[in-house]
Amino acid sequence: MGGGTERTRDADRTRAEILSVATAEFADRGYAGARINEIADKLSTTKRMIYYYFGGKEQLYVAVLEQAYSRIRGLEQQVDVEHLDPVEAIRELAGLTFDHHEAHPDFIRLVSIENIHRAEHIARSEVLTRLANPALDVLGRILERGWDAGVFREDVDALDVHQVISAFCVFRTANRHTFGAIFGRDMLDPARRDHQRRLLGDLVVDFLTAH
Amino acid sequence: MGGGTERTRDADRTRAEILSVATAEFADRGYAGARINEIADKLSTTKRMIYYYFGGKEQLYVAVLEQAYSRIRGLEQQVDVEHLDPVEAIRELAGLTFDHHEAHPDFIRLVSIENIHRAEHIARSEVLTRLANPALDVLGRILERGWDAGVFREDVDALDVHQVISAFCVFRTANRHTFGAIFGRDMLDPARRDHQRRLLGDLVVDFLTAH
DNA sequence: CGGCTTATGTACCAACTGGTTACGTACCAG
DNA sequence: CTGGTACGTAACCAGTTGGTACATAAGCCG
Repeated sequence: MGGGTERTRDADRTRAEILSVATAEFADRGYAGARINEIADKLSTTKRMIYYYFGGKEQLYVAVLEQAYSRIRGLEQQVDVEHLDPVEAIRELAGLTFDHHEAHPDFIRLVSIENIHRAEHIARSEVLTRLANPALDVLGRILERGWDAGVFREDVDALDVHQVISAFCVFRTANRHTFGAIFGRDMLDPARRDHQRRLLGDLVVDFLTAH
Repeated sequence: MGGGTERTRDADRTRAEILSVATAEFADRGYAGARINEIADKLSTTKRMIYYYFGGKEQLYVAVLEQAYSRIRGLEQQVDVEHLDPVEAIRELAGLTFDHHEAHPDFIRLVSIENIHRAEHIARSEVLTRLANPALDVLGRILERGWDAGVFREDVDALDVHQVISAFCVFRTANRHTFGAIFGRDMLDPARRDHQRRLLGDLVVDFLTAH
């Protein structure tokens, strides 16, 4: 804590600050590698508050995951593609998914980290195990429209397509460093962004419209 | 270490055992979460040998990565698709890549873990920074044959295609747990394997053959 | 104003961590 | 036989770890 002796009480602000610093630290170092003392050193309050508000390291981590997932879900809820024909709608949805993933590398890393831990922390969260999936709902409706119009293949479901889109978007961030080290190409290079975004759109559209 | 008092000297065997146990432990717990004492407890030799052969935790981890990558590269070298026409060859390559990834979950996890650490350990390895990429060479030749035959799109290169295939194959294992927890579907469910493998083949072929 | 609840600060704790040292045994090739 | 090396046991180390005990004080409200 900074040198001043002033102490102003604001529970919401303190709680939010802890969550924000912890999000960055867990995303950077992983759950096992992040250190409570280091998170505390970056706060304008003391380590004691971490235990006061969250109870312990694991509970803090779960709260970080809950907040990260809720934010991404909020973004997904703002997707507006209902007015487009199915082919353009799926291309637009893929593009927006691409944008959201690229804009939130911390979220991607947190998801990777939680997979290393086999999603056992997610399993402890009521919030996370009940999370709605707006993107999947939107995708399902697009597929139905495409099926009704006879333009989309019918041997895959919404979750298959979601998997394809997510795989591409997640991989760019989650595997960025090893891919770059081994192949000498940065998948997140801004100069390649448009090409990658178009590639994803074509990939999904060409796949879905093939019969 | 087991109760027996017999002691047979075999440096290669001891070294290999340490590597094997460490691979499992690092893949399971991550670099930061794995514990030298716990690795040692699982050996038929002593913690002292870890330092004797590898020098320290980080060097052990790098050796694990080197071995894991070398094994996968060995498999990739055995791919035989030159006799197939370009479309069938790319489909076959995608399928074999799918198989290799599925058969080596520890490798996938280790790559995810190393990405959390931003590939900084890979950067310290001469072996890994010089690793040949047989799968990429094979893929490049298939693409050239497809371009010569006028059947493949020309706005993507071998690394783009490799990215698409890897993204799908890696995602199944790397994100298995969160995907399963959130969507209730196990991407590695044996009952879905054929469907997923066919999906990948179609995805890549439909994309490459679209003009 | 003061009691009370709650937010906050400081110092301390037992256990753990990767690593080292001391001392020794014993295998095995030449 | 001998020296070098592989190996074992046990103890030790300084620093770190997540967490706790105790104290202080902000600020609301009667």
